[in-house]
Amino acid sequence: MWMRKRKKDDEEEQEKEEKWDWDGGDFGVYMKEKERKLREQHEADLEAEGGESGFFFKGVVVWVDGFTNPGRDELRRMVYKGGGKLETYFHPRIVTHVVATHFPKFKIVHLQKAMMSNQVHQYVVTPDWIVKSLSQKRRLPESEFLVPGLRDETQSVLNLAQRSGSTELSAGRSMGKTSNPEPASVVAGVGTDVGEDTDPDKFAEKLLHKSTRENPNFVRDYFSASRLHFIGSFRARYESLIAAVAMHRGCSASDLLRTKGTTKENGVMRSIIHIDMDCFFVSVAVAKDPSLAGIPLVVCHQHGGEISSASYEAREKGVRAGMFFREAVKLCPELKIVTYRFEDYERVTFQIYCIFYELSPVVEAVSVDEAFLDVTDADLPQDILAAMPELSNMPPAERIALTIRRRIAEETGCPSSAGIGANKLLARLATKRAKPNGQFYLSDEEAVQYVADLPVRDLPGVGWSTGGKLQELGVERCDDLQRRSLSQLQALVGEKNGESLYRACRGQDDKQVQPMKVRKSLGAEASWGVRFYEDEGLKMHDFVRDLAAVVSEKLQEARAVGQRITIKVYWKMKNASLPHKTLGHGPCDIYNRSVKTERTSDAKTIAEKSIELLNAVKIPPQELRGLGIQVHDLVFLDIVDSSGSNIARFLKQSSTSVGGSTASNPASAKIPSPKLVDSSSLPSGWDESVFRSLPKHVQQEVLEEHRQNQRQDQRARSAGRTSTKSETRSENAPESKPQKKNSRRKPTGINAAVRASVRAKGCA
DNA sequence: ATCCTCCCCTAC
DNA sequence: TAAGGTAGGGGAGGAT
Ligand SMILES: Nc1ccn([C@H]2C[C@H](O)[C@@H](COP(=O)(O)OP(=O)(O)OP(=O)(O)O)O2)c(=O)n1
Ligand SMILES: [Mg+2]
Ligand SMILES: [Mg+2]
Repeated sequence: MWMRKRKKDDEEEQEKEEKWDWDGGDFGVYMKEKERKLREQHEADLEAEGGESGFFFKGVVVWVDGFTNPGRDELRRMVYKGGGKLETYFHPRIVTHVVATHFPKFKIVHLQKAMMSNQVHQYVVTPDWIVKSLSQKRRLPESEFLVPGLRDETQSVLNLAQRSGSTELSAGRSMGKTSNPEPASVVAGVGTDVGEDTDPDKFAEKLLHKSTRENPNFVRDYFSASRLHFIGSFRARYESLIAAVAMHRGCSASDLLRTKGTTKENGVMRSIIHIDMDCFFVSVAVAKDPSLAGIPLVVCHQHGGEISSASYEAREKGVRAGMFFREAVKLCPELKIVTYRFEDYERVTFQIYCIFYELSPVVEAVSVDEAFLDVTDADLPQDILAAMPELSNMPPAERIALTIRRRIAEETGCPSSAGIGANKLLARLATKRAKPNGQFYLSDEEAVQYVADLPVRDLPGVGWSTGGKLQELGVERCDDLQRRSLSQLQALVGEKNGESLYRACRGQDDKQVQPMKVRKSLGAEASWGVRFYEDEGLKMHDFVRDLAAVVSEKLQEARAVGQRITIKVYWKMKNASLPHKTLGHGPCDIYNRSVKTERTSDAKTIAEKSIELLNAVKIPPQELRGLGIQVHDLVFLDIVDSSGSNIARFLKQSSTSVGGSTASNPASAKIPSPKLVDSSSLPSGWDESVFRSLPKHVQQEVLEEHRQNQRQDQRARSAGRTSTKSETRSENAPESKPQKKNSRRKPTGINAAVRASVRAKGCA
């Protein structure tokens, strides 16, 4: 059976549900608490270091943005040595120096502006400033270490700031860019010899230099050109984005995350806005080159391939994201292509989030072009209202949405749409109706009837598979769904999903708008361009090492270590037909293998474990079509004592003491949770509620550690789980079945024409 | 019952 | 620049 993960249906708004809650703790408080603990810890560390080697960093407070080399921990040590400090979260009144190696261009341009108008008071330097200063034991001039983009443009900005009040930026240059259309990156829609059943491997040959077979820098090159990597990494970048927004607004990162969304409880009607950019990637291109406006246009790679985003003119012809260009051009012969501009998308994302945070007290990031805002208790500020008398008769949520959309259009040149409703579901459904370039309020009274008329596939969470199952039951629209009993739905899709469906088709949803979530896992994978020869086992291992290095960087950036490593192996199926996509993975069996490890974020360790797992799969190199490495059971290091995180020690002291925080145990959150372990079985002196709030695997670990400590009853040992032996089933099981992707039979009878049809949308 | 592990599904 | 990533919710089914 052909393996496809992408569906051709029109793309839907997503709904990300947050099950997990800390019972009252909010992220803002969490961050504040972490900051406080960190400061205490720094002081302790400083003492422990036994004397610094100077005071040349006196008054210096560093914040590290993203991944750096040397790493954050190393930089922290160095800064301490010089008598300075390092903060974990950006705060404009505390931080004096931002340290970064990769600083996106948009931030640089933005910073220049902000610095000139005296709004930013931080130096933005490379790690070298710290390294070299320390080695010379004196504070070297920052101006020589400004991050590359700033170096040329605004030398020693901070010194200039006084005389520059309103000085225009040096003529043209980077700023001029925004007004100049780019040199045509547009390609005529006449793909070379598309449409023919050309042997994909003919093309593949030409492309081999980009594959693992011939490109030693494959992993990085691939990721930097992959749109799915770009949108998939959004969450990982979000903390850094928040810091940039905070810098822009002159507040701290935790200020932005402090307020949690309202709940349904008090009976007050909630007001939720869902806002999403119209054909985001396309719009960014059109904003840059207005001559592209109004034509059928898609974003994808130069030679076709998969479409990332389609203009609304293209959609009228049935063109959709996820289609191959060669299919799309059959529907729309005059279709034009623009190529990717990831830096620009990143800049626009930054701009729209600045606006969200300015006009809404609660923001939940959904993606690179989309967010939920809880504006139940909000309205526009007086000055805006005064300047816009035409808004005075509009309900607050609607005028907030309108103002945000206008601001987005002004500042980015891109259209957006917004939906407003009493819950996230209705807001999201309203957005769909509002597009393009409109907004729509879906009132509670209309909600049930409105939802009843929708195809079930429009409900967030109902995708290709669930939609097919429902159709087999004869369920097409939500009113069909409304007639099914709860238990019937649960029998079909399971208990929780059944209940969600049952409620969703009635327009009900009580999930909160959540400012921030704690990551539970992280990883990297590539399943394109993976090709090795039979005798290239060693090269294959290099590939694993490259992926492991990426994963390691992500761990460091997240300030976490992991305790479980999982690999995912794409193994070309026997007699697999050629991949549909050039150099794609084609039909594959997928094998997952995982091991527990000591806590680690180290690239070598991750590579070694992954290679062991891969070897256990015994795949001939020439049949490998993709590989992923994931890390689970994360422990966050923010608050861990630097010696190496002994959680038992943390538990032993009161709840205010030091410990690691894990995904389900934000440090210092005290969570009464259902009894898991009889308190009498806990070692005396342990804080029971803290213990219970730990995830299972940490509880186990802690108990194990305690037992060992008792046995040897000697000094504390380095933490980490000890030999609980090869725990994974997959390791023990001689043969575990490969996962078959989409082994489910494709739902029959879905009418392609229906799927492709575009519903006419009204705009507000 | 509840937990644990390995998937499947979904969204962007 | 032909680049099918990333992460979470949660179900199935065996272990405890
Ligand atoms: N299959 C997909 C879906 C999305 N994207 C990228 C390109 C989109 O521009 C961006 C945002 O996704 P949306 O679902 O919001 O789609 P658009 O913004 O393009 O269109 P719409 O107006 O429907 O929101 O993510 C992608 O690369 N591939
Ligand atoms: Mg969009
Ligand atoms: Mg979107």
